[in-house]
Amino acid sequence: MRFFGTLGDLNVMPPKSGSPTDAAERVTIQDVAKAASVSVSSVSNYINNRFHRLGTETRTRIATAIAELDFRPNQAARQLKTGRARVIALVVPSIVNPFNGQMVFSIEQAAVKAGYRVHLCNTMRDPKLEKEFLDNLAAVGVADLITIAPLNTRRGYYSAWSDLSIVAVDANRLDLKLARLDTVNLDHEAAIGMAVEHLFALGHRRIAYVTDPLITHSRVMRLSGFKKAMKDRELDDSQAVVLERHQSALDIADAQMVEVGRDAASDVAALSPRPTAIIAFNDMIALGLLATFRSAGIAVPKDMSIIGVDDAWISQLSFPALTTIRQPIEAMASAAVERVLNPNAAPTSAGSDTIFLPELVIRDTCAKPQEEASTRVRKPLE
Amino acid sequence: MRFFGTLGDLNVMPPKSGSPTDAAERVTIQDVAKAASVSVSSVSNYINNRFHRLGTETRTRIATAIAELDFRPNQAARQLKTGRARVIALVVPSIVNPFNGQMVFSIEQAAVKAGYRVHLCNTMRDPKLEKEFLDNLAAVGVADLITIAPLNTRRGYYSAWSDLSIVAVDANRLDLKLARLDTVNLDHEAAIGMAVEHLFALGHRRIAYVTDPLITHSRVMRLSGFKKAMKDRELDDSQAVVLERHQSALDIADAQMVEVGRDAASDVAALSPRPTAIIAFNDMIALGLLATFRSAGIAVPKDMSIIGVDDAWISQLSFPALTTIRQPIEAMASAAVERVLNPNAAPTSAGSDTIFLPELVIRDTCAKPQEEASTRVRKPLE
DNA sequence: ATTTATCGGTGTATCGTTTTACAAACAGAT
DNA sequence: ATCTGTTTGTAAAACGATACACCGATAAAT
Repeated sequence: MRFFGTLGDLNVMPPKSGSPTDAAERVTIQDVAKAASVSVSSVSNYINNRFHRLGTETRTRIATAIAELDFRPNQAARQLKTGRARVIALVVPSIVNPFNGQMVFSIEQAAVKAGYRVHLCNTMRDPKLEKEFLDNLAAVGVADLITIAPLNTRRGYYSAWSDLSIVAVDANRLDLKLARLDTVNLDHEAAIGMAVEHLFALGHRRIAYVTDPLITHSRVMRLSGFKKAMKDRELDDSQAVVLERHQSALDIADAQMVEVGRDAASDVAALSPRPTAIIAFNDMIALGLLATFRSAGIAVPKDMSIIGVDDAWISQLSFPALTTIRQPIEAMASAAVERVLNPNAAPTSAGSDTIFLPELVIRDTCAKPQEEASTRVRKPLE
Repeated sequence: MRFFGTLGDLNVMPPKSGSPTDAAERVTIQDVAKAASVSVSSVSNYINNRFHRLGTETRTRIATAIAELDFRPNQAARQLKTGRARVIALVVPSIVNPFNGQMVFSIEQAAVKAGYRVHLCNTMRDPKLEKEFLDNLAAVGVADLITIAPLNTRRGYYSAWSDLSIVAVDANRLDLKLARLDTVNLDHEAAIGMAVEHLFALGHRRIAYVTDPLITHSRVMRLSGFKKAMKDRELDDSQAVVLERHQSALDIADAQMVEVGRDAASDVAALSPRPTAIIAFNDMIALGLLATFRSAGIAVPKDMSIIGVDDAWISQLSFPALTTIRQPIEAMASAAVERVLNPNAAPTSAGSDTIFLPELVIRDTCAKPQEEASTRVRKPLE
């Protein structure tokens, strides 16, 4: 199995004697005050941007002293005193899911821009892991939480941490039953509406929809978006397949996607009449379906059109490249950070909902449906 | 300017009126001491596991008091006092790269098991971002750093933070020129050796190798592994293609992979004689090549075999599913955490190297080469 | 001429722990 | 009885910043 290549000599060194040039001699606010011949209070005011309390003279003196000594305020001390840490806690089922990965990445970038750091927790939707993490937050002085795709069944769950400023991405404010909550969402119904419209315009009339179990806001809304969009066009909306298998596997890493794709494909194949196109809840499922159809000899998009949602970056990598509905991830990430850091800016005390519009990205997995014998009367394309 | 981002002082809001049901009334070590009728020192000894200084009587009293009050020691305070935070800093080019994503995920899991939290920094290989992050570490009391795939050109770079305990994943200890460093690596040469052997056993003799620019330990070693393995079999090792384009794009997210794949494919097509198989530096490149070949009408594996390295989870998702060489990510992650937390355990004062063996994962992108007119004398398969 | 406000600035208690120095209690050894 | 050592415990001084209370000037208002 494995081995430790140790570079030979195994001299067991004594545990690091005294301290040669040891401590980097942390420079404190006191040192700065001394160097600038001002009080520590003034230095404190300076590093907290309370410039209106400083004369220009002292201000520059402090500035140069800080620069010369390369002073950095000790965050632990500030935090102990103020009770707040410049840290955003980030709770996510798993960053291995590429959409979550991109979202976490963008949130981290936005947080850094705001002078914050990010504490990451992959919960795998395990309540114990999540609870432990959240419980620790107060102990380390973190007051800001962003949670991605929380279970919509956890009503009131987060109330236990009521002193947190919480933003939920992909969640319904009412589901979580919090006194105060800000949410950031895609307009999920519109997203699926765009997918339906795209397929409809191509001539498809029998359209299936494949989704993971409805444990998440987006999953619920996209399904309802599908039904609405189909009804609007007087099409049969009954071909919606909810995958009940592989729940946990899906949630964790979307890594079992081959099996999921296989299941989904067989479920779709069982539909009658057979659909000419499939809308997948997200790109991962779409990719799973795509791989499975292709290995079963069903040509995409000739025999079957497929469209996903997310525009995760891997979608470009499939062959044929996946047509999909894009979420504006960076914008959503910035909004989440902005919201969690400025809760006061919300219009009502119950919080706010920020909704983003999706965008159709046409690649190569959707085409006109095959001509085929059909008893149906084709409606003319609009 | 730098470390104190102020987030635009828009929230001039009055400092939160009184305190209605406000503070959750943090319970402190003093409260516990009072409740247990002991001194705070004893409580401190208790929560730091110094049981030899406690009588059994006091010990249980403290235990029940802690449990009843639900006491959690304030981390900011301990950190201020001790100078250490139970946090591991994690520096990674970008978690959007799926291999990095899985590695970060596994490291976070291992860190939590060890009672540590993880501070994430996506550097995008931007020295400014990375420096800022590392500079802040001391300010927040973080002493443990894991860095993934640092540039091998940054000799001595990390010396500026000599008080950190550093572990580098995918790095050469000598490259970094640190007085002390622990590394965790795959046996990269062996990995490519396995790939060559697999293709060789299938009958391939003209094998190309495609890699990103050689700015990383793994990239250097895999290329050298390719040359060695080819020479060992008396094969032509000159068909190694180093992609010099798209450096930054690659490094950040591997998202421009389609273009990279296109470039790589045309470079490979220009090779003469044309190879019958390609080894890719990693799965991302392999997937890019695969998609490009397929859309160009070149059948994989019939006309061209492809093999990658990593076994990133998406590799199962391609069609045909990608044959690859697996890195034991979880084991490597655990080793990195273990090493960074126990630096003393290293055999020498210069640090240690932990090397893991890869594993061949056979899927569907490699086959016997096509029969074709050839002036070469075929060596018989062994 | 007196009051009042604003500006620019300082001293110091305080946040919740850890840690050092020290003390009481009791054991056994002389 | 005294000496020594161990066990179990305590009191109090840090750690490095923040924020409150205060203070002397100068300016504005009455």
